[in-house]
Amino acid sequence: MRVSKLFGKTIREVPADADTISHQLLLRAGMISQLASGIYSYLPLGYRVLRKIEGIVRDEMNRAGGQELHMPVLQPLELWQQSGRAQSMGRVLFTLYDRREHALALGPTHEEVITHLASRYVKSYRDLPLLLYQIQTKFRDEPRPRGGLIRVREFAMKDLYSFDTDEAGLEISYQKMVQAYENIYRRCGLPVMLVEADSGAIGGKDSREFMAITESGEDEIIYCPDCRYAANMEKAVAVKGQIGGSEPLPVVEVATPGMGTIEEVAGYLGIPANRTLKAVFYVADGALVFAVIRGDLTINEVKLKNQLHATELRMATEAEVTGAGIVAGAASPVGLKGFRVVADDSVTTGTNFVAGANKPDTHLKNVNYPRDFTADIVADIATARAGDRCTRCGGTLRATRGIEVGHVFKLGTIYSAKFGASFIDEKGETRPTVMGCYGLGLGRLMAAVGEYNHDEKGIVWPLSIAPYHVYLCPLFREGSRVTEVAEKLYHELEAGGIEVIYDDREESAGVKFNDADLLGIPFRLTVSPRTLEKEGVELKKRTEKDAEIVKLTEVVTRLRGLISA
RNA sequence: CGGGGUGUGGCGCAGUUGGUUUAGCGCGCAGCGUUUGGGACGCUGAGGUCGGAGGUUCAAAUCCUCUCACCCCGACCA
Repeated sequence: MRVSKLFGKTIREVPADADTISHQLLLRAGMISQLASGIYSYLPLGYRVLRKIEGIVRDEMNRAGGQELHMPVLQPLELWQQSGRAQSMGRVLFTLYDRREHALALGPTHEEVITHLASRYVKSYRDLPLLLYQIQTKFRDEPRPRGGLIRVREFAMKDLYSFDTDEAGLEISYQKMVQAYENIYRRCGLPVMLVEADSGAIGGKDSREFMAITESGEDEIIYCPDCRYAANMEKAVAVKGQIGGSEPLPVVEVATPGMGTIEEVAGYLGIPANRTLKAVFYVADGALVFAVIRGDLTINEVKLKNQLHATELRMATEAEVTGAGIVAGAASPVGLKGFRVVADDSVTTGTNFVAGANKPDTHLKNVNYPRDFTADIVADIATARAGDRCTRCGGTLRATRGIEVGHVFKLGTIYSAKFGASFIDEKGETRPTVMGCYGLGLGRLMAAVGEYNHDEKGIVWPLSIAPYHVYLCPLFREGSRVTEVAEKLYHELEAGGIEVIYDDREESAGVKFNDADLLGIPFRLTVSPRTLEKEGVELKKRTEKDAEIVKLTEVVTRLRGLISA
């Protein structure tokens, strides 16, 4: 490819709208172009990177035994109503109407379609196990697209679905996918952390995410450096400890004038926050819910939502709280009636807490569970924090941020049961297939590589996914043989199977070098009068500062060696 | 959806406080010439409904109202 003919231009200045590194660099390199919020074009260079990633993904899926197919983007909305996700996905689902006023959805994922498909063709245990996948465009009307390619509304995703006869089979398929994913990230030069993830209210047993660790990541991860426990913040657990071992004392009312928050009450009474109980109000699917947790902890809304099996959860408004007869600032689980109470298990592992009295400026001392109050649900609904103890080994947990670049998920029979995807086993019994699903966003992976692998000059693409292997850079000089030699070399390199981008522009050295760096091409070849004195070209790696002179006659062989290594 | 911010040639910005003359600057783009090892220089030139609609006024990029788009922070996901 000649730079003079390449569609897309590099730009010097950072576009004002981009503040994520990968976004800035991809834009500057002329690899992507935004059309609307969360909707991008891939220009030729960017598309080459995307397709190389796609190639690696396809290769690993095939190696793992996957069969590639292609499902429709356009899907009857009924299918989504049948699974119940028309509701639970909410407005993320793009919907439209055909000329007969028939509702259709643009596929955000394909569990419904694939299960429907499997129900037609899988009939016997002899048809299983089965790994089916596709690489295809998904549509999700995200509430907030962000970070360039990191979170978009239209994107290429590889989604694989596994079908097995039983849990043991699913485990094998699942492990195959975990292994395949690890291969993919390694081949793309991206280190990842496999973390436990929330599987949502819909169920499913085991859900893990592959996280690329970077500051610009959207997710917070809690991990233990000692035992390698790692989990998404929304799922992470930590030791809460036993508070107070004393015998329960009788409840006493105390005046707490003007004290509303936990800090104020604890400070006023001269006790630590972990000797108090905190009450928080939520509205879950329209119903008021009362959540209680030890004062020093905070509620994890994802955990709470799962405990309630709610599809929508939000904090209650002040009006809703007072309307229910609750005194804000002195809310109490004691004597509470009329709504569901969810208590964090921390309230059961302590005695003589201070809680609200549900009277203005008044709190209760020596509140004990279950003597003074009970809950409909007692479970872990607390947020784990860095510095907490690990529940597995007692080590100290740490926090970091990451980009979710893949998700593997044991679905079980949720979909197969709903869509009648069953088979007849060896004994002649009909059973639903046991499913798993495995998603990987291609553009997101591309962005994550950029976040991880760049310097002040540009993204440093690993050879495996770089748009071209070699940047051929003649330094123009009238009357010299630079151009002649470069043209010849260009053809020789191409003939030798090397992907080369040839900067045939009459630009100054600085411009060309900076563009070579910005595009992140792994090898740069410079041809100039200086190198021709030695009948050679200069070879420089993008990752290294120093260069070497290679004889003209040896360049192609040398590069082939480097590229196949 | 809540909170914050920005819309002025392809890109980055100034001009808006305090109304009015041909709306500027840098980069990029086109032409000519001089240059050529880390973003060269000179001259010439093209390119703008000032996001949109309505209003106030002798006069609006600038003031008022409405609206749209995009970005960032939060609740969701590959």
